[in-house]
Amino acid sequence: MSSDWIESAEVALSETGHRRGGARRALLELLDTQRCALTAVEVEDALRGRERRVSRASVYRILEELARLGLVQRVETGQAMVRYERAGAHDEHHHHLVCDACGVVMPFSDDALERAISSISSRVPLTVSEHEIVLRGECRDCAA
Amino acid sequence: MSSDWIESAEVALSETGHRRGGARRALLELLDTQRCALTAVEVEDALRGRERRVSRASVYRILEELARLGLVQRVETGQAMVRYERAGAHDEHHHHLVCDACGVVMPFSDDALERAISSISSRVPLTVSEHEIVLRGECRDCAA
DNA sequence: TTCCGTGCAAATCTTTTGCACGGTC
DNA sequence: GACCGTGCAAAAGATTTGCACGGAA
Repeated sequence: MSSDWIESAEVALSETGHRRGGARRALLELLDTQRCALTAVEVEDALRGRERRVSRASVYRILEELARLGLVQRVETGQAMVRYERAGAHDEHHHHLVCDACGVVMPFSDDALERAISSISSRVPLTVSEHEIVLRGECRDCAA
Repeated sequence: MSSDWIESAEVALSETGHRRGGARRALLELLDTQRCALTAVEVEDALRGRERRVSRASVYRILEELARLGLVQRVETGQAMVRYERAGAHDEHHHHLVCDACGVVMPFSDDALERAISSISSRVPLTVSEHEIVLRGECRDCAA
């Protein structure tokens, strides 16, 4: 059983001339279950234990291609590694909180923030296709 | 003649037990003149031609220390390299527009956006110390 | 049969670290 | 004189690329 997201990803892939492949399918199934962004290494580790081993090179290649097609979103959390997460429906759109102390990454979303971004997007000298927001600080566990 | 920023940086450095050094001074003078964020390599290149050659290792070490002291801000523009810029007074606070096609980075600022961020910061399970916002898209030159 | 998707290993690029020297305090 | 700041070279870590094979179309 594949979710709507996996299905639409398969359609988008086939429409852009891609053949099917086991590694990419495994990535789609993994990403579909994740709440928040993973690094390439985390993806590799998760797949090793879970569904099917996938080489790191393929993880990077597949994530890059999915990002190019807009199926996953790159997230830069200032931790020296790029993270990737499923690009979901509008109601799943979110941004990230990062704890500088322990590195934990949490999602958040805010309508007023999105309205401000949307308003700005129409006024800058750039055709804005995406935006990324990261708040950094110390999480409750680390502050305790 | 050193600007207010350079002067306050020197004070902060001396208060935290640092001695003076030619490389760091050259970086401060360079960063003070920049409008927007530079990568370590751009800093190195700018210094090579301009004031004084500084080794790349020192560029990284100095930028990292200045960032730790809050004198410069790290900026992640999704271009595989971290950028750094002078952390200025409140009225200089800004964020970044990045063109995915040519890589150009431009600053922008918006009060409504800052208010939204500030409001969010008080409601999330994190003591927020900084935030970073990047809008990506295609700049006018590339769209033309 | 053709060509893409994938694994493996090597390469590349950014950033960090070890060590020695010279300058600051 | 003690110790930090810096350059140089090597190391480390993340990501990309070259190449060959096996599977999808």
